[in-house]
Amino acid sequence: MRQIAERASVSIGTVSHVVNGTAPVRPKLRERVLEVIRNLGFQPSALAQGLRTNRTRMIGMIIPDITNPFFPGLVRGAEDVAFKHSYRVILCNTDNDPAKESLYFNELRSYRAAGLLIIPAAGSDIASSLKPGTAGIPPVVCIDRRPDGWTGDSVVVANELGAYRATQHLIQSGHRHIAVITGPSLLANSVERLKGFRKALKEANLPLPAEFVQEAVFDTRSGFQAARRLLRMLPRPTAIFACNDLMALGVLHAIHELDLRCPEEISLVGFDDLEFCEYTSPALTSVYQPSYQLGATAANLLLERIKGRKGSPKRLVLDTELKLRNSVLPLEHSSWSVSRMPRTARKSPRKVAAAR
Amino acid sequence: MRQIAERASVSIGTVSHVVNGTAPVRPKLRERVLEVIRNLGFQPSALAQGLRTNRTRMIGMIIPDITNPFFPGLVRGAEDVAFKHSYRVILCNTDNDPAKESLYFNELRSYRAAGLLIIPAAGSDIASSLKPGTAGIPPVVCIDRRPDGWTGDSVVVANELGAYRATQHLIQSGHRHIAVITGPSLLANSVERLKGFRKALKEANLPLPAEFVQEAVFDTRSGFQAARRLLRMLPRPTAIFACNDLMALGVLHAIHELDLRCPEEISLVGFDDLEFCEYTSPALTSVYQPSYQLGATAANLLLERIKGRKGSPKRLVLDTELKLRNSVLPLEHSSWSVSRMPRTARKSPRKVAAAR
DNA sequence: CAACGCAGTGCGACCGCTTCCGTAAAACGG
DNA sequence: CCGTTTTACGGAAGCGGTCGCACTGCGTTG
Repeated sequence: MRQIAERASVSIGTVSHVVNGTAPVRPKLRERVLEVIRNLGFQPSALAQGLRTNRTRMIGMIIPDITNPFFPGLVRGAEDVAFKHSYRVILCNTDNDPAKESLYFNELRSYRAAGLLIIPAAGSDIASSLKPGTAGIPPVVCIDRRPDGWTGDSVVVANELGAYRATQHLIQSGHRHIAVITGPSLLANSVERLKGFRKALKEANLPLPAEFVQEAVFDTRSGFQAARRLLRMLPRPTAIFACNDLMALGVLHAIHELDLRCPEEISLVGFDDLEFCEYTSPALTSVYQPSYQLGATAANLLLERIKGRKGSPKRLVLDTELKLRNSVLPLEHSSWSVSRMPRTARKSPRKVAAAR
Repeated sequence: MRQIAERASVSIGTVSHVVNGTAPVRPKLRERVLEVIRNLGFQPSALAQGLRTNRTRMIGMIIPDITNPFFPGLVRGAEDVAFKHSYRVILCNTDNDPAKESLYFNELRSYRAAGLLIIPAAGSDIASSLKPGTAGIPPVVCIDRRPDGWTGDSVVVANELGAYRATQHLIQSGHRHIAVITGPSLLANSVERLKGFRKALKEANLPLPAEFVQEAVFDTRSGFQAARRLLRMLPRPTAIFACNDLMALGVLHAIHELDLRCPEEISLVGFDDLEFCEYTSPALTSVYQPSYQLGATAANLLLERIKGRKGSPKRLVLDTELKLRNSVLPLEHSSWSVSRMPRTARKSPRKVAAAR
């Protein structure tokens, strides 16, 4: 910058003003400075700017694992919004490890990130990190999961309602022996989905044997194992609700392995509505989560805070939507014929999927 | 920092020394300083450090789109390696837009990123940005695609060989009418795959009608459309090689839509071996790319450069592997019986998949 | 015993930029 | 034409660290 100032025979401050337009500069001078800048390929140091102004245009985003197909869309939503406001996103994977999470948290603090977007790890303790009103903590908004004791902004999904409706669909299709594969019990959204599942069963006066509730860890492998346990039970459940699609994939795998047929012998509904749901065999009925919106709204919320909004925290809840495909079989002895899907609809189910 | 120095009655420089261990400090003093730091929750400003030392621990990563399932694994590989060396990754999506790419490039330069990991956009011009030996350009390594005129470090995949082997597999299965759906023709890896495909056909003296080469843009939708065109031709190809799995998914969709059967009426092989390949119907035969390794080795290469390795650029090429599943049908009239898959193998194809 | 070396510490310049303040020149009003 | 306001610019003080250098004791050495 000094170099530029010298070559253009102006002061260093003036250069700053022409770059940022923070003060009027005579056109002639301005042009001279601009010319020199073009020649030298000057790129202002965001570090120095950040240091001086004590604010940066970086947003830290802490997520469990970008490799889990649920997250990329969410990240993208956040990044797109951030980008539009010329903020940049720095991405951190915690592997659901609270230690790694708080490490990243401090790291981002040291970069003086303008704000933080966090999908808390299972058993996260970031709520406590924020507690003592420590100075110099940037605004934070939690996404998808709300850790214990978190009182700040958050945007989540109506997990309980989504699971409730999914289970209801199973019941309305005539199923009476319905099992569930849940996620880790420390994860709020996992707990909520189970709650919704239980609620639907209870309302329909259906029993839920303890062994029909299998806990897994939200990945394909553990879903596969849980399904194996379930499918060997007698009586076997006629339907399974998997609390996310990755586990549902594992269930599908287990069904094939045991030479069962889906949906003829066992119905299945997942949660997340990942893209591959349309292409599995059979196409997977699943609860759609607006993951892109989740990220985008969270980013918007954060930007508001960054720009100085005070006031009580917002707790946004986004709605889900059950996407009907081919993995649920309406049972003939159903007493719910009213709400049963007509047979013709099952014959060209692609249209349902395509309508998404 | 000044605050700490005061409370511990030492100089500001000494605080720096105990934090970084850059000079011996008497245990008693050190402990006193550490105590104060713990109380105040001090977090050194990475900005100030970066400014003073002129180096940061950030690595910029520029990719087309995290939403494309090929990339998360790659990003993860890079991030894991970076993390181990206490570098952090800033993620940027270009949407294959060269303008956005160079915008991000400059942005990252202004953050004084220690190095850059770039998956060039189609038609990328970053090679030219690096040309004039402009000062203050951090080390860069290109991943997955090598833009025109790029002479720096890079790590890519043996696209041509992978496509060649995939096509060979189709030919050995008895197919004579094989079509291909390629990616954008400006993308190096897309071109290479087509080249491998052509090579295999030529070696087997098989004709390739011009209309059997359909260009799409590496996503499901365009793959679907290309497949539709292909499947309506007469004579219809008996096999399709899709240059990536997303497009293969589109092909599967088109096959179902036209009430054809895969693999009985039309065989299919993809490229990438994304995770969903095992779960589509039928399970998709695909060319595995070591995406995690791609990211990890690129990060290692970059770190070497950051740590000062001089010398000529490395051009690493990682190998692919054809994963056999159920989307390819051996034709009975095959004259390649030697290399044909035995029927029994087709009956329990899950084992092939499981062996992955 | 004087000279010397070295571990331990304080001091202050500086990294590149923003921004406040002061001032000279220009514009303005009477 | 002169005083006053406005405008455009230069000067310089930091932002929060790092690091070279100077200084101070104290143990070693000739």
